[in-house]
Amino acid sequence: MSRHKPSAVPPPGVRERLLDTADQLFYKEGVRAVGIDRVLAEADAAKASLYLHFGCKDELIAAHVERRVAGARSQIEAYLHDTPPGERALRFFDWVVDWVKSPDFRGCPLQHIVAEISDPKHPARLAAARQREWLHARFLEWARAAGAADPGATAGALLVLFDGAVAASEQDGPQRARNARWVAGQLLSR
Amino acid sequence: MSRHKPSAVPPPGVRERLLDTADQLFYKEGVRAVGIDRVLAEADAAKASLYLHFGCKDELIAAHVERRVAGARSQIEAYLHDTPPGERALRFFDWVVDWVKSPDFRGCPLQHIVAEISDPKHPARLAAARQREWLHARFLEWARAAGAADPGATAGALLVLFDGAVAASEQDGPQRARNARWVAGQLLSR
DNA sequence: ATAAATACAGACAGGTCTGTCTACTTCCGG
DNA sequence: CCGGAAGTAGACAGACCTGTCTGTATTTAT
Repeated sequence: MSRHKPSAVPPPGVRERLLDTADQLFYKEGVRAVGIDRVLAEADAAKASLYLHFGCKDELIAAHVERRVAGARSQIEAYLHDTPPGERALRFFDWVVDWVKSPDFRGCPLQHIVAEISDPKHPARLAAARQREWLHARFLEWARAAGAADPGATAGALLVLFDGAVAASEQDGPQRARNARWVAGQLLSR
Repeated sequence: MSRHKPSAVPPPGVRERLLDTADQLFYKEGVRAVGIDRVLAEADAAKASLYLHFGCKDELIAAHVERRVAGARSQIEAYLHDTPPGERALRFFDWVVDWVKSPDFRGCPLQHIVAEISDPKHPARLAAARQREWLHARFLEWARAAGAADPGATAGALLVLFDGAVAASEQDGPQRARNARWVAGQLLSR
């Protein structure tokens, strides 16, 4: 299907195109601020395609969250791949420091979803909750590997620091991620 | 003006009633999820009154944020009134621990506004930014009073911990505020 | 009692939203 | 070539949204 640019690589299917576009717009402006007509116009796709691939807007929103979650997981895993387990907790905050400096950084997609969608049963909220569990499991694993005296409390603290780094960076600027990394370093060197 | 309940205390004026209602609904469900007709119906007020007292919805949203900000400031100030300056930083986190346990707790209104309204020039965003500055000034003052070696870094760290406590409590539950308080304690006892 | 201030009920306009649907087009493989 | 798969353009319905406006009702102060 050659649309506008003839290239050696076939353009993504319409589902991918819709999800890419929605993902970017939703993250940039918010899931409620962006209506489906906007997504359609910018993805250059037809309404029937959207409803064929995603049953409704809420499903598109959930797919956006799943996309963000999968992206973060693979980035984190790649970033820490060569880091010894005992050093991963602190090294994670290097990743955060990098992330908040990226040009399209606008805070935490999970925090945004929780703000915009108050119903905890919404599919996007369920996807967000699953990522919380994943993160908690990672922090617990890393706290143990780092030899923390109380891995449970340390994991909780690391989650708080992560959330705070992201939320505060969104509002005050990227230096807040360095503040968080510093605190994590103090905490983990005890 | 006796509307439905004859009482010794006159009912609030319609402006107050509208703002009370909007404040609660906006915090509970989000500023975009709640339309003005919902506010009107629950406040039992007329549309002309809303537009007389608040020029437009955006002004009502900004008034909601100002209300939340003023409420938080007065609570914090009252809570710390009898606390020696050197102990205020940590005592503040006791306030956070209490707040996240309140029945209507749903996270940080500032974080919600930042998520829902991407335009930094929006009056609600400006109100939120002013509160960030106030908070930073308080933390800096308290870090100095606590004798922190680096009050600037400590103030930044405390802001991160505050944001993290609130965001993580919203998503995981109130134990996260206790995690944050513990970290603040470690940090301030150095 | 009367006038002014305050608030009300609700129609209206125009736009936007989400989702449903039909007829048509394009591409690809047999 | 032909049929099926995938995608398109866009009309439509109904609901909801924000803001404008008019006439009416209620309360308060003189």
